[in-house]
Amino acid sequence: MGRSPCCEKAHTNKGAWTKEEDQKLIAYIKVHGEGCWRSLPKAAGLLRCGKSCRLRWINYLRPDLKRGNFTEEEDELIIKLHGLLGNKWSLIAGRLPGRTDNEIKNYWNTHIKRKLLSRGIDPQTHRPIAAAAFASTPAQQDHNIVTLAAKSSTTTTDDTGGDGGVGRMSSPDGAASHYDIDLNLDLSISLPCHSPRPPSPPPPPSKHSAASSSHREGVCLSLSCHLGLQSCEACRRQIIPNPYVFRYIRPLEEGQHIN
DNA sequence: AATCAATCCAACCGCCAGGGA
DNA sequence: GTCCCTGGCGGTTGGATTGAT
Repeated sequence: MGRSPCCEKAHTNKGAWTKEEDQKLIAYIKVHGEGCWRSLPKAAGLLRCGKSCRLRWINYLRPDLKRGNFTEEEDELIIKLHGLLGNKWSLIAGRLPGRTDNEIKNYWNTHIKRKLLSRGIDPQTHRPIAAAAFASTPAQQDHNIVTLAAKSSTTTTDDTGGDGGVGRMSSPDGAASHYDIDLNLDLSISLPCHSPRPPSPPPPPSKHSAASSSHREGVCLSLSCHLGLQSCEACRRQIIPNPYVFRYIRPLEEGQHIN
């Protein structure tokens, strides 16, 4: 017995949404809120599958969406978050208010990938491309990355309109990344919001993603925590102070010891 | 002006995880 | 413990738009 389809496809529209459909969806959600997506289309008088409605709402119709181009700060934040999280677009989107995972994913694939490549950085590993080519062991790779990073810091690169080369990835405060060798395991990232955040009302409670809960609570990115192997000190003590800050604890390399 | 190529992005698809029966 | 349903996620597709020739 095969998996039942999410909806009756024979009687649903596909493709681009019309203005009328948008209006129906908006009107329905305004009155009833986001609810059961499966039953929503019928209730709202739409010939769409629930999934399609959900996607349309989340990616396009939601009133809190930010429109327009990504800022340079958002660019850099996405790059850093991707370095930490990989292709976890919903988590990344959770750190960028008003942006959707789909939008970020598209932006990554069309703009940022190219931007990183032009910097000589592998968009998947966030490591200098050359390093991967001539290193054979992880230890060698690390060594080579260090060498490259050191070189780049003394060699001016201006390939992307002056916004930097490999060395740019090292944050000024010495936060750890793949791009520098300091083993500072405490990496905090947040939007460059300069004023102290008001005790702002958290975003409307949406069950839309786990990321939404990270607006309210810090997210521990410790690998062991993530895998459920153990909870890290920060988690145990609940000392993630700023709800808009990630705490990333990089796993130890093989043979590496805590001092 | 016409054609082709490249790029963008909204939407779809399949899979997975969580929760309830 | 198992099955099923639903929501959510990431990858991919294809139509629309823009740029180059």
